[in-house]
Amino acid sequence: MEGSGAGRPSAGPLAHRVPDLGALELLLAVARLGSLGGAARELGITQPAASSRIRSMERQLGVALVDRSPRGSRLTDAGALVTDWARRVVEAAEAFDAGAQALRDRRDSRLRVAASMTIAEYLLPGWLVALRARRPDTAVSLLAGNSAVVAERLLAGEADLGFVEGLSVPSGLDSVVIARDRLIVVTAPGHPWARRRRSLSAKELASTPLILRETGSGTRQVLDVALGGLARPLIELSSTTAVKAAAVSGAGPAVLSELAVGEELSLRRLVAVPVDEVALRRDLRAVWPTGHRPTGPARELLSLTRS
Amino acid sequence: MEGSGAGRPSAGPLAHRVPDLGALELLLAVARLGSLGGAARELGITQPAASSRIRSMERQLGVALVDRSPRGSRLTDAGALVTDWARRVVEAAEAFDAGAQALRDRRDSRLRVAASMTIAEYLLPGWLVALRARRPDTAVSLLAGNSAVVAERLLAGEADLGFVEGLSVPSGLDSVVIARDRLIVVTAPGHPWARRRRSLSAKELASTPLILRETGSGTRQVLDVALGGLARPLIELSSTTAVKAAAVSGAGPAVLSELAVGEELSLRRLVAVPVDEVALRRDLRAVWPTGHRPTGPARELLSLTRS
DNA sequence: ATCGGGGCATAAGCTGGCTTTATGGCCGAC
DNA sequence: GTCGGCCATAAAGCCAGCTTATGCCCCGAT
Repeated sequence: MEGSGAGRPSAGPLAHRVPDLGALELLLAVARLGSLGGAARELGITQPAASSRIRSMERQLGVALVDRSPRGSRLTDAGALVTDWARRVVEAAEAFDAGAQALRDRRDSRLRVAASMTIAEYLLPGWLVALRARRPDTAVSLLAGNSAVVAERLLAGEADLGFVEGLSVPSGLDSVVIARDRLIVVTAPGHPWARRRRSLSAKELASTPLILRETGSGTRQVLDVALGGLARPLIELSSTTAVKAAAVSGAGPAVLSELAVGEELSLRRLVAVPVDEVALRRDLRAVWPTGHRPTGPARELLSLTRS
Repeated sequence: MEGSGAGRPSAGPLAHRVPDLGALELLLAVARLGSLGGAARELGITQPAASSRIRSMERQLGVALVDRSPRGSRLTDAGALVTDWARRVVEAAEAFDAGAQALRDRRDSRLRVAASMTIAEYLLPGWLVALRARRPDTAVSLLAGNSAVVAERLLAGEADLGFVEGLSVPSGLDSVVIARDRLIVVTAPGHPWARRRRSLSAKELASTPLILRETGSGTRQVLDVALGGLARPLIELSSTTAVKAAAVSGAGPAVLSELAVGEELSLRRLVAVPVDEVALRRDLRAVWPTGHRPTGPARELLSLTRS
């Protein structure tokens, strides 16, 4: 898998070639404050520690990142670029942290959220980061499961706000649509369909073996309904990630939520195939027990999600 | 652990609450291979090291991530979710690595790229990751600068392929449009314009003090031309990031590339203000010396960028 | 039944990297 | 000229994570 040939530009685990999160965070602080010492204070370490850490990062990357002067430090041009890239890593780490923190099951949480997988995977961490920015003291707990589980928790009073992606709203719940998701057909760039300009008809789609999620998953459900229960599996896999991987490797066409393939499409690891106006849209909804409109933190979170 | 006060959900540097990149990478390998030992082998560490690392990650997050069995390890439900979030962090780190590696100025690189800031910041790392996947042995070097610098390097034979975002193509260069960028007006959600439904006219825009990049930057140039040289600065800042930060903090309306504010918009830290059909579009172009069509690695990279 | 192999956990010892404390030099402001 | 902010260097301590060395479990093949 990883080139063992001649002038290998990269080798070994990523962690050995990328500064750790602490160093990246420090770099962002330096960029923001214009001083190594200041950044050190903000992160609760000493100035020599910051100095040494930045220096070793520069050694690792082989590029000077900051211009030191007796009056402060400013980023070099390369440093500014690196800092921007670093910011993305740190933002992803923040989303990770927000999600992980919520996963830890804390009974005393002020806001208990139950969400379907797709939403928990792709949208919720971002919302949690935003929520944390506005209400830093709100402890959030997260439970991920299918629509039935979400409904059950809400009705049992064990969750304050839910998010589902099904076609219908479980009974006993009020809801509001917060976004629309579309299922799209994708293939590896080499597949014949990748060059297709004419839309696929529902019939063609139904008669071609596809890489699919297992029966019962939200995604599969929507597709089966749209095609009249006729979707033909080439392989059935139990996670979105596995489906993506199979599609990328060229195993065949796959049907996936557009939320799941943004990156793959923009890097052309996958290509979207145009499809007739089959009803492959589904609503993403926030849900709560009928009558109990969200209040407090739940209302706050809800307001972050109206897209 | 460190919580001292009330229910503060988070405190201290991110790095103390998020597993390091090595651990996340390990988790992805476990997910992919279904075995701790297998993942350990792939990353070049011993099985006990992997075991201990996963275990300490579980302690840190307070969640069981893998189900161990004498026949292998599978992710728990929570583990699958965490793994998906981890994948995003690792992907950002890969982009960082690809960019950083290219920044290191290596004369012997097979592919020397010169790019304008916006492109180098937001698009190039992704392309480099994709390129690395297809041509692992291609060493790439990157120089970031404005259009003039890019042109100069290309014409001097010191770069093989360039990317610029100006309104015009520097003379002596051939080009192809690879994407379109749009400048958009954004404000903090609290600003009166955030609730506006009617488009702003060019005149209104020109008569309102805005948070802007400094005169001479590509972004500012486009805006000045679109408004007839009349843009009125409220503050002038020297980096996109600084402009964003000012806008988020509510200092006023800002004008930025849509590439720069995707995240901020989707999390509602910023709101886009509709604008009349002012010519705020600009082409992003790949450029090369007239007559010298890109070949080899340059051609390969170029083919990744046609969006 | 038994043996071999794959897989995981635990124990003990080592090492390297990051920190801290302690100084010293540089520069501008008062 | 002296004070204060900022950075670098040196020396010493600490901890995380790695490795080596075992042991147990389960399954399938002989």
